[in-house]
Amino acid sequence: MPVHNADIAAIFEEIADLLEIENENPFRIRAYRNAARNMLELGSEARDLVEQGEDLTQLPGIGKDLAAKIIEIVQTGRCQSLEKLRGKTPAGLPELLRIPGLGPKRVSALYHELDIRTVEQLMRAAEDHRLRQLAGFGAKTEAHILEALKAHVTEDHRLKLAVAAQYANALVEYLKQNQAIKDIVVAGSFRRCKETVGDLDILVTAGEPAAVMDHLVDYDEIADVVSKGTTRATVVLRNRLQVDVRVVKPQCFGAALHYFTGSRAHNIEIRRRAQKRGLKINEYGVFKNGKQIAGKDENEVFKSVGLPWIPPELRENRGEIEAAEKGTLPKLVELKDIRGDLHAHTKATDGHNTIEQMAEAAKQRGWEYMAITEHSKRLTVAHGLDKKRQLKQIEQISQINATLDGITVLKGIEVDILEDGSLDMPDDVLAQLDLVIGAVHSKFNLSRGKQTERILRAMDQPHFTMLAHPTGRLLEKREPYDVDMARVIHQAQQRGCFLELNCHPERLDLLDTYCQMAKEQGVLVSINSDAHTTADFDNLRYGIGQARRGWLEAKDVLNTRSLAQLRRLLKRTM
DNA sequence: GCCGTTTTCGGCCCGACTGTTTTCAGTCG
Repeated sequence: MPVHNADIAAIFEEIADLLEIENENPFRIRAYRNAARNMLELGSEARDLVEQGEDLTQLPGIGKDLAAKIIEIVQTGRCQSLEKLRGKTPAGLPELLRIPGLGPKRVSALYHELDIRTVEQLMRAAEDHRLRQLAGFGAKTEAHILEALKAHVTEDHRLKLAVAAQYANALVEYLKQNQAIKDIVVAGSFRRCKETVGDLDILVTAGEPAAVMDHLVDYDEIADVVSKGTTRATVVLRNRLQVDVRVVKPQCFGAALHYFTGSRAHNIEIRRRAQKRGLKINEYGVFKNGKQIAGKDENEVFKSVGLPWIPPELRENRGEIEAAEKGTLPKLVELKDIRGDLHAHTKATDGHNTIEQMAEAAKQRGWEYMAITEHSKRLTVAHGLDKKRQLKQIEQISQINATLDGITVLKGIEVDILEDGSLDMPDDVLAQLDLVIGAVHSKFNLSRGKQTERILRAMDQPHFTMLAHPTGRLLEKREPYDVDMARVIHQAQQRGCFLELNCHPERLDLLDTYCQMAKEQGVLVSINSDAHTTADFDNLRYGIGQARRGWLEAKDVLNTRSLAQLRRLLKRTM
């Protein structure tokens, strides 16, 4: 089995967990966690770097020791120091760390004092009231652990960004009713436009913080108040979404906004920078010798450490601080840069509106063009078009275009890529279309080699324009199929094809890291709604968020082009 | 275990809330 970066990251995380339970040096533990994160976010596979004899210590957070461990893992699939640690500490303990309220100290106490090694044993001990006997544990702690255990067994739960947005907006509207509130922003991963969010961080400025806290806990949708102080509260909504609300003074707003937007890795790096300059940054501001010198807005905070403002979507410590330093931050694409949408369905297949209605909705959004791209016949559940129906639709679009003003409907197709890489529509029909989007809708379980070959072969077809939802993942539902995206992106570059960033909230596929890879290779990404109704065009905003997380600028995006430019680019692939 | 414009040793981000303490440890974000 080839070793992937995720495997290496998992090993480093497990080492960190075990060291933590062993009460090891916290900075050593952090080094392992940093390394794990860096492995996940590495553009290329570590095993390739090892094969090419690259110097791994050049990677961020990787020194001599960890470089040796990476090589060992790549070459043997194993890690001796991990195995040694496992010999000392039972395998179930790291899982106990995942339970809210349990950290290394408590897990260690549970193990050493009560010989608890598994979630099941912990559950029994809590039910038998044996936990409260331990020093530092009481009846309340025991009850909290029991409750957390019950939740832990049933699920692990993040919400898709679009779903979280509904709850966030409703809660913000409710909070705003309180007169004490001046500013209110949903920060955290929500503001960074992560595809899923685990909780909501809501930041508020208000004259009377306590009044805001009281108002919050009166919200109808709250199932549980986890904690409530004068400036900070944690509640759980009925849908089990956790919400943290924090109140700060207006002169702290920028510092708090920066702090609560994260990511944690980004914040740590910024604070480290501040420290070097003799400054201290916390959520209340930037301080020099105990005196606040900045913090009213985010600009000030960045300025204090010698940087321009960095857009939230980039704040992952994936090179944005270095880019800011060098003045090479991208000018990220915005919704208003989009000139049209290139992936939409109508009633002819599984959509709900007519061509005319879709065109009208596109025009209302100020677009210059939109493409109708129905499924092909292989996708029977969607009533995909065969040759005859496709030709009829081509004719129909020509007629509609003749009547339209201010918007052009492009003729396209979302054609199935069959198992052998051929397309589910004859070439002579594809030749009459403005664009051909190829999509994998079947045989998700092919081996990496076969799946990759299948897609590369499809991209070789003379009329192929664009690869739809390139990894096929459905958030929280279906893993991406196993495909070598580096080769797919390279092929797109060679063939002059494009990659879709599908904006359906469940897909958001191309992933942000692949957007970055595409950009680096000069492959244009098309930010497409995959609309099945006119309202679906609004999903574009989530795709824009994802594209921004992938460092894309307007020039990196196909559908920021004018119709004339777009037509030229589409022809290039023919 | 990593790292370097206080560089090869001695640092490593920082504060709120809870529970079990009688002054603070543990956890979380």
